[in-house]
Amino acid sequence: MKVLDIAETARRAGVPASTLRYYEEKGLIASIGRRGLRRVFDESVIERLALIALGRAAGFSLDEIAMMFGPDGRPRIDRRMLTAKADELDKTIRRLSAMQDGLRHAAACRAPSHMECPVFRRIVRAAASGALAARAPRLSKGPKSA
Amino acid sequence: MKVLDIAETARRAGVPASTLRYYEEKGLIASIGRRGLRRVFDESVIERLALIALGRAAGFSLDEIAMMFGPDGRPRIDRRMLTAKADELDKTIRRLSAMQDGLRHAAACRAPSHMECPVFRRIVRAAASGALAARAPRLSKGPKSA
DNA sequence: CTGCCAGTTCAAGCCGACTTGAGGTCAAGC
DNA sequence: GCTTGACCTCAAGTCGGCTTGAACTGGCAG
Repeated sequence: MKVLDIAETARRAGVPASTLRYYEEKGLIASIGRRGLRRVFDESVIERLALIALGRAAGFSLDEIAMMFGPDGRPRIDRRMLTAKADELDKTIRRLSAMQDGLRHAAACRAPSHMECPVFRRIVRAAASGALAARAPRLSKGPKSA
Repeated sequence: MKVLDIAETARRAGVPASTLRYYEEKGLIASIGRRGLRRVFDESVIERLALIALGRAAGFSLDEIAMMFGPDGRPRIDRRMLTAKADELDKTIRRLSAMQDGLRHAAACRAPSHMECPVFRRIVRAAASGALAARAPRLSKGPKSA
């Protein structure tokens, strides 16, 4: 049951210390105490942070992730929730695939201007109708691996 | 060359009038004049708004979209830009697909707790390593079709 | 002529996930 | 004992894409 200071925790989890303080404030993680002013974390916080990272990658908000831990602190992950998120991802993937096809066609298309390309015009119409509007992944900036 | 007031434009484009003012302020669209205080748009703004919606759906920022229109006002879409965005989408799709597989497995897994499931533990580790961290689609809320 | 109300401007607010900065504390090394 | 600097708190800022609210204008119906 090794204990970690915030710097070590940050290093091992690959997130800035400021993020750890923020997560603690939000109730996503907890320190096991203080040494003077300084937070002391149990090593198990690393796994917890990994779970949080996974949740984020799957597109869950921090609030949603917070609800996935029981008051006891152990993960209490609803399988239906996972399925629901998988279904949501499926929709997003289809949408992005459609966009991707459209973009590739437009990039390869020989029409003198894009608006003269029937395929391009078709996807423009689809976008205008809202069919391509997104709902999904508000994912963060980039790799945070230390 | 029909002219439209802002309400009609908003209705036909499926966006709120406030968005049209915002887009105008950003230089994404232009009104052809005023009738009193009131903006008057040319009908062609509808197609332009459709292009903007497409760009948004593809994951371009408003600033990026703005650069796709020449000073003359006609779309000047770089094919390499489209390809680049398609490649980016491809990466996102792969990432989301991996997540989706992981979620479905975790949902179906028979292990008593998720952390005892090898597959789940594997994707947790992947998330912790940053391998699943996103960079891509900060897309908006939902269908805006009027 | 007058009142209505859609339209206008400008500044400020919102959302989520953090980051940043100023100013304060305290454990450890010399 | 004193300095150092990692850590602390709390408030405010950031980013993008809009929305909202208050205060105002002016074309048109009656």
